Amino acid sequence: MPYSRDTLIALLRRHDIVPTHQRLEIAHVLFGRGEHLAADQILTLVNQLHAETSKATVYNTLNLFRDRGLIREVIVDPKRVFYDPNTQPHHHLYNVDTGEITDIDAADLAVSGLPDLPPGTVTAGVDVIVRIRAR
Amino acid sequence: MPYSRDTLIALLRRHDIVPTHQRLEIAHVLFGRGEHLAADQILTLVNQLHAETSKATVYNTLNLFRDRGLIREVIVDPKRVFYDPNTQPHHHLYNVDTGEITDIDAADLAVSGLPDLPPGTVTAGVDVIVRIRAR
DNA sequence: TTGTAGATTAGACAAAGTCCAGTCCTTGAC
DNA sequence: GTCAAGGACTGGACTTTGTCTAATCTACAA
Repeated sequence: MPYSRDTLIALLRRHDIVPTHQRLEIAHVLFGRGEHLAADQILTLVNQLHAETSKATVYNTLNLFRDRGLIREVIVDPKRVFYDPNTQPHHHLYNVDTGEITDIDAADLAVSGLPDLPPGTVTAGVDVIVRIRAR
Repeated sequence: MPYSRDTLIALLRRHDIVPTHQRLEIAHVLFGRGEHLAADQILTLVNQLHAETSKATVYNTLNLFRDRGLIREVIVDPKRVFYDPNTQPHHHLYNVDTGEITDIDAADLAVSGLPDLPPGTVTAGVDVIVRIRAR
């Protein structure tokens, strides 16, 4: 278990986030599982033992974590955003039948031939999504 | 103007779609402009002269066109789906500040190192999204 | 102890999209 | 051209995801 309570507190502090109880619970779910989770799944998981975190806080916290670079949004399903605790450069395999999301290491997958960007713009990120389905 | 009424009728028929008035209007907006449009933009455009197409029909039709391979969904903005009349293999440049979407020809941009797929699955598509923002 | 800035909350709200049951239209047979 | 029938269209209710607001709570420095 790589994420003790103290590790999580340090992680939040390093990103200038006050480590409140709710934020630690949410971080615990995200980093403890290392999975791609949607907001409502996080809300459910966090309140599994004791209902102590509201929907608004889950959304506030996820947006905060994302703005501070702690987690990343994964936009593959028009119905909901998934949050990815892995902020290393990587891409995604998305099973459109099951909704399952798997990481693809950026070292394995290369993208070449990126176009010239319009003047005054810079790259914010390159996302590759490999959509797969049952044969 | 590459898409006359008859061309559009032929296009729909070729995809086994009965060419109704509403479907032709929607196809006209999509293929005539060649832009990436969201459902509510299409609804507005289609009803600009005469209000004769309902929201339900726009959604039904877009889903039908997508299922029949006439258009493609572009999932880059968690708020709404964009529809792309270009079904040739290509990728997208997405300006997160303006919401503007631009095509990148698949011949220019190459992806190498695709991972092995889980058994029993096949690739449904590879989407590359280059997110850009104002400097 | 207390003031205050920031965090949390319930619940109202908004927007995108789906569903339903009734009505209308297109087409193929004649 | 007429007509029947299956498919298409519609308004409006509904669902879901996410945001907002105003009130309350909490932690901590002084």
